Amino acid sequence: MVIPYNSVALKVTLNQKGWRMTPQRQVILDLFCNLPKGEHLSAEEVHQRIQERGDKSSLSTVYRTLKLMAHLRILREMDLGEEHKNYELNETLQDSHHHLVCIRCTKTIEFKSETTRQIGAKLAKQEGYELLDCQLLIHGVCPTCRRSLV
Amino acid sequence: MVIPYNSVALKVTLNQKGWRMTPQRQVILDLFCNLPKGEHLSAEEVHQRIQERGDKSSLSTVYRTLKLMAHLRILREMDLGEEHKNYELNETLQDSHHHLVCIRCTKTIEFKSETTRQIGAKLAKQEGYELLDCQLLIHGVCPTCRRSLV
DNA sequence: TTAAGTGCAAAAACTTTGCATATTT
DNA sequence: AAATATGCAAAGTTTTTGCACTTAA
Repeated sequence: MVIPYNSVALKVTLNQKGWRMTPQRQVILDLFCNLPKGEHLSAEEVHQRIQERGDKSSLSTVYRTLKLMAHLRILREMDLGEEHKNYELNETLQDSHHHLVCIRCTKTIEFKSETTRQIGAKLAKQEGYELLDCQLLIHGVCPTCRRSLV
Repeated sequence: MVIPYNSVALKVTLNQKGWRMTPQRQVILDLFCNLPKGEHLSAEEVHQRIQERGDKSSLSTVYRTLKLMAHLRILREMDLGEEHKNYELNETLQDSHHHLVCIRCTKTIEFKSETTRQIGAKLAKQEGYELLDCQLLIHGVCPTCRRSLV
């Protein structure tokens, strides 16, 4: 398992394009690098956790940083049917995973699928697209919610 | 190709659950039934088109109706990375399609994939989920945008 | 030194809600 | 007649932006 970014790598990436390394950007990267596998955070949650750690960054800066890091492909932006976007550290295409989400309780299961990646790669090639990300999102009703529906 | 709903079927579905058929709901269904394949609309766009047709429905009602019809699985709710949700007529799982989206210009290509559906079905079964929908979302950069990036 | 980043508050975009009125069953 | 739906305006969420101040390179 490769951690794609540390703060040195982030600085290099930023500086190459004329952006600057800041404590806020470093904290946000660090937060995601230490996030348990399977968790993803919204902007609001990132902001909260920064406060909890005793670090500082305004909510505006969090939004700006998440957007920037998603553009740089350091983070992966996802919409799992909640009202806000979620972010997680971007893995390489081969390592990336997909989501099975319960529409009632939003319980989410992650899974990998090499076949899915291949489908994405083939289609992108066929259409002349440069492939960046491939997300399979499955909606269903989880066992618990099925039972409670009678 | 099966059109899953007409206004008679909609009325039956609604009445079964204690909801009522209204002109507004009928108009919205009709709009989606006549939407060219590959198009999906946001709430705002639905509202606009209703005005253009000379029909009437407030934006609130549009939001309420889209939500209801998505719950009833008459419409399919999607997030393609834009700021709002999009809706299209829900197809059966076997007929449903997926999206390849350019992150620069949002140009979207639809495609079918039986293999993807099978992956979804297998995983749902394995986890005890009732399968409702299966969306493969591929992000990339389209040929035109690749060229313009130099 | 100077170009870029931050924080704050204000605004924008999208969506939901309360309530009086209108409509469906 | 009774319960549900609508329209409007007001409020709620999430996200973006303008601007003065601060900081990285």
